[in-house]
Amino acid sequence: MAEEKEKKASAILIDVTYTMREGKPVIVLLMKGKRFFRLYDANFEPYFYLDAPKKEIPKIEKAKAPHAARAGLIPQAARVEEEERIIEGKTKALLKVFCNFPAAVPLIREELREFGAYEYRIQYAKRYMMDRGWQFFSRITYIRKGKYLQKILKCTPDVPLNFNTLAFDIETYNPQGMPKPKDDPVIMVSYATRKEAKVLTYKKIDKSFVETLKDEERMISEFCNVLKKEDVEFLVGYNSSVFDLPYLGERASALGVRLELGRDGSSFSVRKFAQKTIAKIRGRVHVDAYPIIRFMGLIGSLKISRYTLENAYIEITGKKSETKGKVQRLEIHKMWDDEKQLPLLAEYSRNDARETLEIAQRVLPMQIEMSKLVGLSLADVSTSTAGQLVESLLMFRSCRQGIIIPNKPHEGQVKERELNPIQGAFVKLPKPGIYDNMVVFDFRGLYPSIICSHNIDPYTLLPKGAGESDAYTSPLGHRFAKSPQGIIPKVLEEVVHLRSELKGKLKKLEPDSEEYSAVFAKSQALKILANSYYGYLAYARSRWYSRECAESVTAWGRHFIQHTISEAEKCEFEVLYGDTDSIFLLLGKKKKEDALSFMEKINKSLPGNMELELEGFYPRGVFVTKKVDKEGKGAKKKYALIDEKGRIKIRGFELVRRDWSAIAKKTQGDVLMAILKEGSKENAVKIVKDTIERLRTGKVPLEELTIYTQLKKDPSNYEIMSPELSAAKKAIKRGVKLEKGAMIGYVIAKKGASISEKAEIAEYAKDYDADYYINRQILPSVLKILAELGFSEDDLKFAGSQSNLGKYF
DNA sequence: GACTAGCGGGG
DNA sequence: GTGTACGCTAGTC
Repeated sequence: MAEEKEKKASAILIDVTYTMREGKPVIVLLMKGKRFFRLYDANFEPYFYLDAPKKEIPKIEKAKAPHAARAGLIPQAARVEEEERIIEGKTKALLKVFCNFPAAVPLIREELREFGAYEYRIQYAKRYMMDRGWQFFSRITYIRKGKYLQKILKCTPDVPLNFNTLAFDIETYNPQGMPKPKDDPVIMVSYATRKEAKVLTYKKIDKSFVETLKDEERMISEFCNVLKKEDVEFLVGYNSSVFDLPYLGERASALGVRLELGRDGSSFSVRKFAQKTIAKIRGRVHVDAYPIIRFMGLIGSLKISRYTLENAYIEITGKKSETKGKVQRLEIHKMWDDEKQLPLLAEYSRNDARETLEIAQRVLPMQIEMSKLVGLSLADVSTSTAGQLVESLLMFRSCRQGIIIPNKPHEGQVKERELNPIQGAFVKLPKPGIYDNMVVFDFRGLYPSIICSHNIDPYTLLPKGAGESDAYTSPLGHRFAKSPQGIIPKVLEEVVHLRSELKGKLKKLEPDSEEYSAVFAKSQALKILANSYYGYLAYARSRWYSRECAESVTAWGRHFIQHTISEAEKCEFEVLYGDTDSIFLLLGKKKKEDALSFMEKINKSLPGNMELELEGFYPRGVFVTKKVDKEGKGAKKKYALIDEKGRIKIRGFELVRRDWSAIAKKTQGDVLMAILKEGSKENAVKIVKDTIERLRTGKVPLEELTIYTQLKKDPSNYEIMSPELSAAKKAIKRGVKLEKGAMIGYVIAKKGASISEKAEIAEYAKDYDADYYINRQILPSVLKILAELGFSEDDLKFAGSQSNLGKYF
């Protein structure tokens, strides 16, 4: 082969992975030029740091290497260099041990256990990014030889880019509730881009946006063609990592058709962990919008009451969903079988793809800014927790400053940390009850300010009994050296500073301009980061975990929130509830403007970047406290609010799960609504009593009593009997086929001793156990709300004892 | 009280 | 993949 010439080039960096070629690791860079392409870098060696004198490094003859052995690789420490790094504030000479492939690093480290070791559990691609000092979505200028990177010239931040984005959604034939890919076909694949939104299917439907293929196989293949033809860069779905892609994958293999989603004709890969599933497609960026929305909802960046596609769309965009209420999910298979309903089903499908695209367009700018800031790829950012974002940023900065990255804790340490939770946040418990007209303020810049202004960092923390020195002493007595500045306050200060600069910039920009959106997205990302530092210090798996730091933060925090509460009281607001970083004030006779001017007044008096922010106005709310221990310490937050748009915000009530019967969910919802919309306890109680009466007299249909639970394992593999397992086993005896993954819809019937014994698959159940539904479904769900509003179980249960209730009304 | 198991989203 | 990550609740043993 002729020697390739060196050429100068530049492109945008999108993602980094690695592959093995001839026993050596090669970094694979996903780049965007005119199109996406791959660029390879063979000039990067895996390594870790060893705290050992140079001469004593033993020669590694062989290391246990189960994975590597399969590939015929022998882990080797290729060479060793001496390098100075900063550990706990002091410069130290360490050995940099280079290994022949990435997976060899932890293996070789294991062989050298007698020495201290660092940075031996850092993903190779991340190591690469850190050492290069690159950012994603930046322009890399380089010299290449063929597809190989020869020399790096520079990395410069790039202007915003438009990516070829396609959102997709599938519909499946679902005669038994959740479809089973083994039996139930995909009936439609819809997609939406900036230009068009289409539905692929294999039945004739008289709609211009429908393309009818010959069969399911060809429909799936056509979808792959569309990705190729459209040169899709970002492929977006909603819960697509868990549902759509795996489903398409299983159908494709059942049908014997190739699912060529990747740019190289490959399919996709899924990695599953505890609660996280990530699907990757080679040569494109697959983004599942669901975890993003969930994340933003949980941290309060978005106000979302339920995370269904339709609900998320409505609440994020403020628009109506075009097909809302027109299609019942359980009826989809019937619509497919009914010619007259096919057009509506196609519209529904197209609409789902459109809504997914719109949601993505709203949240991706922030995700991209986050990716640039913390050094994780877009796909990684979209599935990360707040702690992982902060950790990634700290790792990059630590590396850049020559500071050793602290090791991840061992499982034992994690357990110990979890058993010993951080205490100290201030909670002013509300008097349980129903309240009108509240204003809620969040105090979220509080903790970042505290961390920065007291130099709180695991490595500025002075040991107990250390001599006199210039230090900040927390209310708990922990002392933090005033200098040098710790890496955590240093990086956090940069984040906070940059954000306040951007906020200034935003004020001067046109709110509808493209620049405004870009700056806003970045400012949003910075805000999330700043607010995540405290949680990161207190997070058991954190590399920078410090109990002393975390509890010092909360201790100082109490001071400021208590100050704010007393100021509010001075201004004659009644402070209903305060927890950690938020306060709930009753407006009473005061106006909204009074609340806002109170906020401004407080903000003027706060040091640094501390800021009280308006979370919202709420016409009504219900508060319940559930004491966790005798002293009322650790009382759980339980409240429900209704905002001015009629949206409900619930904390701690857990309404919407399929493992509660419909009647329990409905009754709890009705009770909450009676309280929030009408402010009426009487109606709430009446709803409960009526429901109990209906249950007692056997008037409730079994559909409302069915509880759905999935069997995550094969029925024979369980250690413990549960109602769903017992119901499933009885059905299996009758010849029903139920295996791993089956959704069990069961009813608690009369016959049997334990709950499990009473459980019957809904279609075989002849009666129901009213006591179970009253005592284990209705009462617990509504008592969560009504118990501390002055009602006891008996008040709700005994319809005949009305006289007892007189005292409450 | 310790332990097991499932929820979320998707149809 | 330089692995094994949530936070909570109900029911069983």
